[in-house]
Amino acid sequence: MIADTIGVTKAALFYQFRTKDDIVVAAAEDELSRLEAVIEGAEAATPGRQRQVLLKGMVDLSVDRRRTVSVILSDPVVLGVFATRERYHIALNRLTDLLMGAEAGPHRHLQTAMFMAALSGAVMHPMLADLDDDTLRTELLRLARRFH
Amino acid sequence: MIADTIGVTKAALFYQFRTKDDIVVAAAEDELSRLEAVIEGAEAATPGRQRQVLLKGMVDLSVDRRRTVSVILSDPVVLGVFATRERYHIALNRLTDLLMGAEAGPHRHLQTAMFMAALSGAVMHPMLADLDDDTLRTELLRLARRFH
Amino acid sequence: MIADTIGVTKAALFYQFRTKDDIVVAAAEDELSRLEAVIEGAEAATPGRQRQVLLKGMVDLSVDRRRTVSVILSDPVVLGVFATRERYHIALNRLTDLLMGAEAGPHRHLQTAMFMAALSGAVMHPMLADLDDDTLRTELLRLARRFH
Amino acid sequence: MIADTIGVTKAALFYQFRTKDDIVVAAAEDELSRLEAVIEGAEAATPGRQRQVLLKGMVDLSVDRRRTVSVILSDPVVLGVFATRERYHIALNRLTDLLMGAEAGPHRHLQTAMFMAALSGAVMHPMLADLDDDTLRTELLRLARRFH
DNA sequence: GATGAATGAGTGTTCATTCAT
DNA sequence: TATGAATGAACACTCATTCAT
Repeated sequence: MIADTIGVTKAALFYQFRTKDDIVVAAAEDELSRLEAVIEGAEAATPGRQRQVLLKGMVDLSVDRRRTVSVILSDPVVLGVFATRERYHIALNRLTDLLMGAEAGPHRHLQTAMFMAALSGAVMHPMLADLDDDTLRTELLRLARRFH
Repeated sequence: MIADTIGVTKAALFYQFRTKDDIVVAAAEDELSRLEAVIEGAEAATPGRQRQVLLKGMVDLSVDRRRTVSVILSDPVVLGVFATRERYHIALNRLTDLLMGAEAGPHRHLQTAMFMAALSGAVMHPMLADLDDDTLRTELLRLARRFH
Repeated sequence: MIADTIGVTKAALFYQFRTKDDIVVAAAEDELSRLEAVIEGAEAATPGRQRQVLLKGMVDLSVDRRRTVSVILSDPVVLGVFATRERYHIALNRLTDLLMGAEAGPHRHLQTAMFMAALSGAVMHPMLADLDDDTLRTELLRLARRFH
Repeated sequence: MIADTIGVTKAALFYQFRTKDDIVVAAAEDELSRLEAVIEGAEAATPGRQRQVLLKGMVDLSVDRRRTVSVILSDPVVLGVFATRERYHIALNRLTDLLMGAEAGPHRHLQTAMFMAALSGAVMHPMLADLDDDTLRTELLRLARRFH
């Protein structure tokens, strides 16, 4: 499917990637880069606006990359691979710092994990599939503000 | 895989279930019943305590049935099947009533969907896999209270 | 399929028939009885009309029982079973006598076999599937007269 | 069964053929080519000899390819597939032209269908299975001449 | 760097048959 | 006489992977 879609042979993919999981991880890392860009943007803002910028950036990202994000974030392979990669941990830490600030408790990642799960869960929910992008954006933002 | 795991032949499964989707749906409906029991319990409480009882019940359910719930709620087939079943819609409505009350806006299900996604996302997150059940319960409850 | 169609359980069929082939053979023998009735009718006619009566009877039978006959006559199991049954040989002999008369050569059954194959082949041919019964009857009769 | 018989893996077959029907059709088309060769040979003959050449060619083909032909011509899948292919219709038309000439009536294909059914029915008949090829050839030719 | 061919191990499903009740 | 449950063996088909060229 993947090979056909991008118009190369299966064997060519295996020459470049060794394993199918490698392909999936590469795709996931591509999305991770987008997330890192959002984080960077938020960190660059004035302290008072950082959280706001982050939330808006993540909501936009979730909606824009709807299909991809929800697939990746619900794929046990991806999640498992990420759990062992430093790059992901660093991003998660920066994310938590921006979201919760210094006062974050002992299980600070729990809240970040829930936030991301809530975002991806909302955009992939079948009952919400017919919602137009703008409404989704507004509603998500409204809810996102509850996380802190 | 399923047949081997529970130690029967493939053919025996197909005698009992006609289709693989039927098996998945049966498992999912079993969990749905548990959820309905939680909802019932909450509805039976005094108006002032309903929300509290519901949240505690759902957090407990999510943690107790961790593995199953996260699989079911992240499986596109299950989600798709449920999207067309009345029983699921009814449960979702009762859930939303309890969670948001009468004042829920036009996209009332969005918030319920996000809540459930957040719950299941948290319990299935690999970085939270080593958290003990009690801590998970407390933290989830703390966060769940933010949804309204 | 068979059990469902006639509204009994599979196990009930196997109590009555020991084997699936037995069911098929029973169905085939039912059609054989119809053929024997046609043969009897022809034998009862005056010598001059016997052939004519037989041809008409067989054409009618082939068209009336279109679906069944073509299935049976193209099923290797049925054909194989019949090849070893006396009842079938007797019917075939009477058929050949009526069709070819005494002058039939050493391979007298060849012509009968071809005749029956021609009949069933015509009614089961997909390109002839939309032909109305009456036209089929007339055309078949016209051609059947060539066999002698 | 097919894969085992020709000594390759099932997967290898599916690499080459996409679908089982494709395999069957390929085999059938191989036989169709043989038939087209016979038709060509007949069309190349002098007008007076065309019919004769065709009959002899078809009888020889039926006897030589006995097993294959009878399987193909009695398989509903093959027949159904052929009914929708132009190549088959063209062959059938040329065949009818040669067999019946210009005077063929409105249901010209009926006679061709019967002719082919008679041929294949005769060679696949179990009671004729022990007939030696030469006798079969002679007898078939004698009978084939009746079709016109 | 890429490809055609192949493969082992699966998947979902059907089918003829058996057997305890 | 009938049934519910089960089963071995097959079937059509997919998928991740390998390998010689």
